[in-house]
Amino acid sequence: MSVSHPVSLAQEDCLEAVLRLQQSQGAARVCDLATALDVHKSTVVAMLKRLTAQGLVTHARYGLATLTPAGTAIASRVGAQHELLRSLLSDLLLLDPATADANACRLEHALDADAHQRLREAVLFAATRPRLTANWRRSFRAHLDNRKADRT
Amino acid sequence: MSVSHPVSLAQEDCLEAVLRLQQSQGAARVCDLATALDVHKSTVVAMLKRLTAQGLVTHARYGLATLTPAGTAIASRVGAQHELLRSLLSDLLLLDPATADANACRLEHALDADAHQRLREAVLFAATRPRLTANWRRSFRAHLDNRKADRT
DNA sequence: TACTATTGTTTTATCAATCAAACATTGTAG
DNA sequence: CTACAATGTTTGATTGATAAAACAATAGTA
Repeated sequence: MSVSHPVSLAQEDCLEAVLRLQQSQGAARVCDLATALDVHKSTVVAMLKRLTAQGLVTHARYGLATLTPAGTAIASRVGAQHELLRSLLSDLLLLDPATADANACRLEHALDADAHQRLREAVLFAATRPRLTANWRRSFRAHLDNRKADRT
Repeated sequence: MSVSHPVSLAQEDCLEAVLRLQQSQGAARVCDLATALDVHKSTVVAMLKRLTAQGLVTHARYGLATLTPAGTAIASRVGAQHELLRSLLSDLLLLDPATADANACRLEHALDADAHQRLREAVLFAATRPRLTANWRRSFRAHLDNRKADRT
């Protein structure tokens, strides 16, 4: 099982999708993964084969895909990064939910451990400073509204 | 020249490197690009061939690589995103310069036009609110120092 | 100018990601 | 239990990114 190859973006997306499906449907089927990832079923099968070889998922022919502990670790980390980035984009940049999520979805693969850790601390800390953050939001929103008004 | 294929991460990195070399050395040579991107020369040649086919660079055999207007547009956008993200990571999350830059380097490929625009507005706006941002920095830094002290 | 070091190119090969189409299996409704 | 629908797999092909090695051109220097 060739210990700890680096995991590609596509692989991270796949692991994350397996995790979400495990949580929502109890298990991850090939065709649901294909839908979630917007790729062909054959692509999913190839992907699962590679992930299985790397010890990140378990997948028997005609069976369901399940994350191993190592796979779960990666999927959880990526998912956590997604959430943190979504918060940042939403609460600080005031992006609408769909845009925040779409961007978080791509950004989530690009943080190293230090940045992840620091981002987590910042988001948690911000939650303990409601005045400061509300102040930012209020004034930044006003600034955006002004800009919009200027352009019209 | 098959109009506007989506540009891959590796391609964006290459365009960015060409731009930097054009600015610093006046021109981009294959071997400098290989060093900058940390890949083999043959990889650079293959890449330049693809970018040339897409109308993003100009590159004649044994010649220098130059960005076309379309290539310059992409390289500039990516570079701008890099800078904005670096600011955010540095000024808001208080990451050290090297870490901020390394992360910006990967994040820079993942923003859409909306997020880019909003990030730019936020960074510019923050510069007009020195009290607010200094306040964040001071209290977040104190928080980080506390955490560190707790762990020792 | 001739030699050598640097630089650039081609060729060959691999690997990951992907699709499409043909095929196999499973599961479900009659 | 049998069809048929849904699901999963295999095979074959393409494309992009990459490296290594052999080779070719350029450039700098003695």
